[in-house]
Amino acid sequence: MFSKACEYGIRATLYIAEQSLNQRRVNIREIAKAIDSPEAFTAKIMQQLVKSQIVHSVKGPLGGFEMLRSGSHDIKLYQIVKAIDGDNIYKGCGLGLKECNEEHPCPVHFKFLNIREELREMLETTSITELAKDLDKGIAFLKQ
Amino acid sequence: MFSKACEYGIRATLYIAEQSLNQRRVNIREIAKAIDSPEAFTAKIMQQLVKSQIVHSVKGPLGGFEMLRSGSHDIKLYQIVKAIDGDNIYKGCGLGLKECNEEHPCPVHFKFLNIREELREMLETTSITELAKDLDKGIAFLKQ
DNA sequence: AATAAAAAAGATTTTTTTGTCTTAAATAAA
DNA sequence: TTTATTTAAGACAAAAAAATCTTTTTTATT
Ligand code: FES
Ligand code: FES
Repeated sequence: MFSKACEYGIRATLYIAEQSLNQRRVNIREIAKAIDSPEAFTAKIMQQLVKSQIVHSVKGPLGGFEMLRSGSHDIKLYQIVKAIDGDNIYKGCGLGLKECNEEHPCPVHFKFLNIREELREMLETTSITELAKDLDKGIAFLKQ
Repeated sequence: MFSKACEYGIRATLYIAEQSLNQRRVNIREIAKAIDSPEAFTAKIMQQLVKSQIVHSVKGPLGGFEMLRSGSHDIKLYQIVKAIDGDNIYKGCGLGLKECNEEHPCPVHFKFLNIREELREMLETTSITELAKDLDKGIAFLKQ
């Protein structure tokens, strides 16, 4: 469904969000350990997430990653997926035609419509903070 | 969502199914042209589909691919996806955890549940013949 | 000012996916 | 029986994705 990069990106963001609930800044080593991902690769993905302003980073000793939530500013799952994988999941044709077009539909177009719409809706409405709270409560997990 | 191989596989199968409605056997050159896919790569995918008994092939002059539908035998979208991409889309964890487990859920597990269930349901119930008929009627297309 | 710890940037490697090419096997028709 | 046409099989190549390594930049602490 998502690329490995996107999976790690979501998991990393969720871990940072969870730690930020308690004002904890975390470094890449800790993140990779917490989400069981390759450290250097995860670091690369973090660069994208910082550029996309999904997480905030601080260099130097005591530095690391954090999420500054200024009240209204609430990141949605959608933004991470879009930043890393682009919006092909909702916009692209399920059978790989050059464009998904209502007027020139592929055979599964109308079968996929609902599902893709629900997926988009879910990603657009699910907030990172909401999910991070489940982690904090210990009812959801970021690794096996 | 699906791999390129799977997308080509579905499109190729649908084209064969459409032509089989009129008892036409088609060769790989014609298939690749009809679905706008790389011929040699598509040929490789056809080998998988033949091995999985989704389509039938005949060698030699006048040979090609066809679908023998013996009444009850009705291929579902699901079977093609499973043969090429495996069943990770329904069974695997959306965030890439080693296994998707109700008792040890990732933060998006219950958000994904409905969507994945609907996707599985759709793929399991949608028949190739049904889609091929839309192609035949000219209300669906396999290339731009 | 020197050191150490962290992220950023960029080059490089490995693995997987996508795609091609060549040869072999099957078979219909001349 | 030879030839032509087709799929099958397997080796190979290119591109993309995943992952690593090295160097640079920033910054807190000593
Ligand atoms: S045209 Fe294929 S999903 Fe819309
Ligand atoms: S555990 Fe992640 S989707 Fe079920």
